[in-house]
Amino acid sequence: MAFEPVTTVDQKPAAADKPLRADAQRNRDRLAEVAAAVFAERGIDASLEEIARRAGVGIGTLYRHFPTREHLVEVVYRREAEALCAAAGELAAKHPSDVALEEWMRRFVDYIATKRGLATSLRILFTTNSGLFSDTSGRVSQALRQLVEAAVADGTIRGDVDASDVLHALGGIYSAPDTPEWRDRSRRLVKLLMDGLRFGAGKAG
Amino acid sequence: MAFEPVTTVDQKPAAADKPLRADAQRNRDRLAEVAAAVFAERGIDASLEEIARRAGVGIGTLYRHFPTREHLVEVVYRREAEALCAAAGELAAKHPSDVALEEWMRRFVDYIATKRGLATSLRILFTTNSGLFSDTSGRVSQALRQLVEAAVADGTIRGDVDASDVLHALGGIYSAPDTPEWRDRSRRLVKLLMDGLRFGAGKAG
DNA sequence: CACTAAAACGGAGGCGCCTCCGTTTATTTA
DNA sequence: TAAATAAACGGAGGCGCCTCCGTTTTAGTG
Repeated sequence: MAFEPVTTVDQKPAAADKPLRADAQRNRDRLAEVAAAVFAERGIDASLEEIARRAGVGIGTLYRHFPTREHLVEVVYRREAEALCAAAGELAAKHPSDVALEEWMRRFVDYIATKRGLATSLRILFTTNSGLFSDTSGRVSQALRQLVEAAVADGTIRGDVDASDVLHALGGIYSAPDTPEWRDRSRRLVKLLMDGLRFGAGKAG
Repeated sequence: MAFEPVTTVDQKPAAADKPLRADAQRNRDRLAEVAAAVFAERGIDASLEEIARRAGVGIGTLYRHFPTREHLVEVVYRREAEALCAAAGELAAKHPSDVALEEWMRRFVDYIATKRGLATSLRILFTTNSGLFSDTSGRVSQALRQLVEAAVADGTIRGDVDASDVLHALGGIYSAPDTPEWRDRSRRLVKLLMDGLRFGAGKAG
């Protein structure tokens, strides 16, 4: 009984994605950007034809770049996660480190909110493409770690906590049931958490 | 801060489903039956309009009975599970108990095969409607238990095993990867298992 | 039966999905 | 810069989804 190679899912065939032609790259970026806006506005079932229309390209172009709705959702989600991670560095440069942390957590709430909107599609994507989840959640918690450590280091938040503690506290935001009050409740949680973190700042390191 | 009752999913509102009108019941049954055939033949994305057409009803009728594709999938799946459970009793009446068990396991393989076809939809249904999974898997293993116990009792299979052992052995069928050879492999597993069960039958009870 | 209200039917119509292929554009070559 | 060609564009067209509402059927009632 011979073992034939079971047809495997063709994960990016390592063939380094050759650079797109200039116009193609432009359209691709624009589509992802518009898709994020339209999904946020109309929900995950938004018309793909509307997205193409608003991006100023033909429907054929959308489908060439994103063969299925899920491809598009994945790209939107990845961009969202990257933007959140990138924001950590920018906020740290522009604000006192405790303020940077607070603002970042506020954005984290918004990020989770969009994720909820995409819930069903993401669930499918996560079981299909398990790298997606571990990639992004790893990078997001890395961004948080950076902010927490900076704030602890310069004494704007107390020194007896670490990033894992904060992540743990944010877990409630992630897993809370999806009620209408969810977003406000989450924002209050962030404020509470920050008050707790600032209390006794500058004591032990 | 008052706790308002969070809007809950309206699981069958206990309002005992009043009996349908005769024509409605007929159409509903026919639709479920045809849907099972069409899903098996064309896959989970089969056209609902084709199902209505083949059932000899209008598309509106299909949608009145099954407002979404998932409703239809759920009903098909439940019927399949019920048929499998019902078969246990019939086979037991018609065949020696070891043969009944063997034939039932063969049908179990077929049942799992259709489940695989419906995989994505079922995954969504299972996370949405968690009762569905526990209901059916409980009843299916109950049916198996009945067959195994009968066969042990009259000595056509060995007495030092119980239904849980057999269920455990069948677990491989359930969780094996979905290769082209899956079905044949599963059938061989059933035969092997039966050989093992028959070996030394009638010794200890 | 004849009549009626409630229930169910069914398909037209509007919209979105997705493919296919003729047209346009960016890039390379001479 | 002009010609050649590979790449990308875009929208028409065919099909499926789903709602809406006029028509038909059933199950009571006198």
